[in-house]
Amino acid sequence: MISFDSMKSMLDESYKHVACSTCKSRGHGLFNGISGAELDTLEAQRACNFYKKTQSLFVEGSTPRGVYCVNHGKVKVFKRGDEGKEQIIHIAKAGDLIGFRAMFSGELYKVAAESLEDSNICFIAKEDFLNMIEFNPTLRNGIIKELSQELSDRADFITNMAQKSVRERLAFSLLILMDIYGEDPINLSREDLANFVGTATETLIRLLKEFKEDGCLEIEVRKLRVIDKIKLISLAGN
Amino acid sequence: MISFDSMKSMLDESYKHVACSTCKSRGHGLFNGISGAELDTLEAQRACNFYKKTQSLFVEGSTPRGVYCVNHGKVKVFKRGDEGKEQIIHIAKAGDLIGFRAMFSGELYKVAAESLEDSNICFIAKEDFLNMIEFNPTLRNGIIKELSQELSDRADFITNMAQKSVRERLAFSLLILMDIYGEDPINLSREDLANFVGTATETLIRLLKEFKEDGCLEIEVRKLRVIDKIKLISLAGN
DNA sequence: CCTAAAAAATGACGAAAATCATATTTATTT
DNA sequence: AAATAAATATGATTTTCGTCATTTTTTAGG
Repeated sequence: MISFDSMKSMLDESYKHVACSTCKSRGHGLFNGISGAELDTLEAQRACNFYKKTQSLFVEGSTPRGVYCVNHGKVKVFKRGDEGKEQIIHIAKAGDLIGFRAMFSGELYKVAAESLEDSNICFIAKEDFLNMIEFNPTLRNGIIKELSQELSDRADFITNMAQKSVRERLAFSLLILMDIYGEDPINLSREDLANFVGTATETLIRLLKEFKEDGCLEIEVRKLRVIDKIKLISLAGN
Repeated sequence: MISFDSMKSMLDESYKHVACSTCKSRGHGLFNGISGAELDTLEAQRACNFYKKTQSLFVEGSTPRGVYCVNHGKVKVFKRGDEGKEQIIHIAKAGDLIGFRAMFSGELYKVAAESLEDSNICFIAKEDFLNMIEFNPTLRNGIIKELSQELSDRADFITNMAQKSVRERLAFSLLILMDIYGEDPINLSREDLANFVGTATETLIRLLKEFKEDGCLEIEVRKLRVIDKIKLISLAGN
């Protein structure tokens, strides 16, 4: 059965198949500096799909068959710990590529991905993607750079996890989320936010309240809006 | 001034310049499946250096000039948190390549590297290395795979940091260190081990004692030997 | 071999954050 | 619109772990 909300989204312009050539999100990501002929190839090879909120792209342990390119929406990439609690490793936004790591490692997925809101996500099959990488040095270097960048981000992430208090980590996380959500308010469940920060949901809720009382944050149920970035930066502890 | 110990190491066979063609460590790492002509190139381009214990390879914020290939010894790769406390991200052993991430990102080093024991480490200049990568598909794919693998490891690391207790993390860390040290006892200062696990040195010392009393571990000042891997695995909590 | 410095170990204590229980609000379904 | 479920919120309690102070042991240098 189709909910009113997802129905609306299907009728929404965001659901229309977007040509790669006119895809506004392309400018942000890997396929930015792509040329005419290659753009046509990409166009021909990708399949555009609609994912409604909380729909799974792939799960831990499954076989990678291709990469996902977000045209519109947000996707969480996460791993489950021993007790089943999710740790969100990354939140992908429009223009971002998901699941390319597994293309190269030859292993099964070690993480899972799920849409956080109604999203348009294109799919490029493994062989097609690997072909592009193999024969397009620009694309290839872009991928290598992307992998390197993420590696660096994760070193930061690990250091923060290990050394910062939950309060500092929340402030830091909100700053990251500001970049991801841009002009839009941060739209995450308390549980997802807790799983991104790496804390218990109850602790997160208490801290959000503190931040609100400190005048850093405006809270409307599921929408968070940072109103004092400077203060948040100082709360993040450098 | 040269200490007796480093003097000894310089005279030690481990200090001798090793040809890449006969380098025993090469089998473990990226340069494993390298062919005759390319091996000669590598041989000609690399410089072999001796680093005594606690010597720095590079520091945070400096300009990357090439990659380091460990012939013999161990190297810690770490990042400093706000209060200067080190977080060890990775410990490199013989055969491992260090500092290649920064070759691709075009940024300054975001981490630092320092030898944990007297080590032989070869150096390959940036242009030479990038050339090799550009024109050798095998090597290139090896690097991409390596980057992907590390990315996956770090997702695990983050999840562990966020969800496991210090005790579980220590058990997990010891298992990783067993792989790195192989037959040799784990040889790290309490502080380094604490900075790898992500805890206070005092807490780490107390836990080591517990593990010893539980019969998992043999402790000789700076040398740790796991004697019950099975138990350690259960302590690591899956 | 002795001395100074560094590293490791131990104890006492407090703060941070997890857990458990329960209430309240918001969404969803019928 | 009522009913059920899910998400959010709050309180009480406990556990874990970090911090600070001090002692003991080990290492390195003269």
